[in-house]
Amino acid sequence: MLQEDVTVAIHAAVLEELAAVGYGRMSIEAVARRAGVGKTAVYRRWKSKLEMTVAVVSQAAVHGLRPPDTGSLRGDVRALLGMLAQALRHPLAAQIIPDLLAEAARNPEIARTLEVTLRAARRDMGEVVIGRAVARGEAPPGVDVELALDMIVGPLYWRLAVARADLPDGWLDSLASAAAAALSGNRGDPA
Amino acid sequence: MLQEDVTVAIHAAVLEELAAVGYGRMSIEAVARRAGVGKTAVYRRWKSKLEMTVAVVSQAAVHGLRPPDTGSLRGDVRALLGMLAQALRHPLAAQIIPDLLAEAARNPEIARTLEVTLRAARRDMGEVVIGRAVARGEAPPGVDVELALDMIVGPLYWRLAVARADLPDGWLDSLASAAAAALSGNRGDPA
DNA sequence: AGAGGAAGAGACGCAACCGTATCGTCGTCA
DNA sequence: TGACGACGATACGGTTGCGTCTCTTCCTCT
Repeated sequence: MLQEDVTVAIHAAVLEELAAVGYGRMSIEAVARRAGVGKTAVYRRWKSKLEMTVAVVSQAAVHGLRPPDTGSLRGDVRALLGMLAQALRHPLAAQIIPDLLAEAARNPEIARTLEVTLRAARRDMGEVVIGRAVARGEAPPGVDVELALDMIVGPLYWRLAVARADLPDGWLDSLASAAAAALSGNRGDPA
Repeated sequence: MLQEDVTVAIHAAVLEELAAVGYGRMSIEAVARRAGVGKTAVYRRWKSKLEMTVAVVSQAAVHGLRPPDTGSLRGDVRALLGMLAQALRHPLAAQIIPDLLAEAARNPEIARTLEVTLRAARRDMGEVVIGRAVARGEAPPGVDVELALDMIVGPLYWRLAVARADLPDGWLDSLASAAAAALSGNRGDPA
């Protein structure tokens, strides 16, 4: 019978607090204060800060993104980058994701949650896109999907979330072209 | 007249504590405890946790790495990746760097420190390497240095520090080849 | 109308940490 | 040998958060 609006307020407060002070410093009292609810309401829903965080983040991350299908490898990669860039530009996400990733290094529960909600979804998407490229003959059958994804996602994450630099005009296009080119076979000798 | 060995002990303790609990949760008391010194010794040196952290991290990061010069773009990129990979594999660094990067998003002082100690050094290195490649004729004169660095550093950081996956045999070689190839001109149309 | 349950508020004792102050100890230098 | 200064230890009052608890209010069912 927990009141929905209270739950919603707490969810929002958790994300805001997470962005403001980070997981390490976030306190349940502060969350309750920010949500305008009593501590009771929080403890009635979750047993601990960890459980609360995992639940809230899991729910917030369920986006249901769908793999793009533009008909070409480069187009798909470009669309994928666009989707990721948009997600990473959300101010809350930009603040929260690096924080949780850092925390995941010492907290298996958080690591597992992120693995499920973030990485798995993205990896599936990547496999679909690259699988189609192989079927189209745009990439060799033995192409390294892992490496390909690293080359697509890595630079974008680096620039937006780590370096916190903006994306100059054409940056996404250039990255898409470079990644698609690298995938298409000009991979040099692997030794 | 501050005793050198006490300072050294505190420095080590800060890095260990930073890795163990993160900046947000790190307390000066815990640092002193871990270093086996009194709180007095810490406060005698720095005024605050922030100042202490900035000082310790700055000093620890002064590595004096030198840009590789192997004679070829691909070789230089490969060497650069090797150096970065080695640095990111230090357990303490792997734990501390993502944490500080996340913290930097809300703390200008830390952001500035990281900018100086990490990014600037790396960017200079990148410019030297790519400048030489251009001089050698391996890359077009108008090549986008920023994008190039994003493509080299991004995937590696992503894989080691974010995804926390190991590097399969040949991964660095493949990445170096792909990045060098992308730099050499197969960049597709930028629109 | 009456019962049940979730709500906000906040007090409780406990623990950690803050930054400061005050000890007595010890090594160094003149 | 005596002054100096950094040292570890520890106590201080104050703040914050923990997780539990009680209390009253209020909404919703039946």
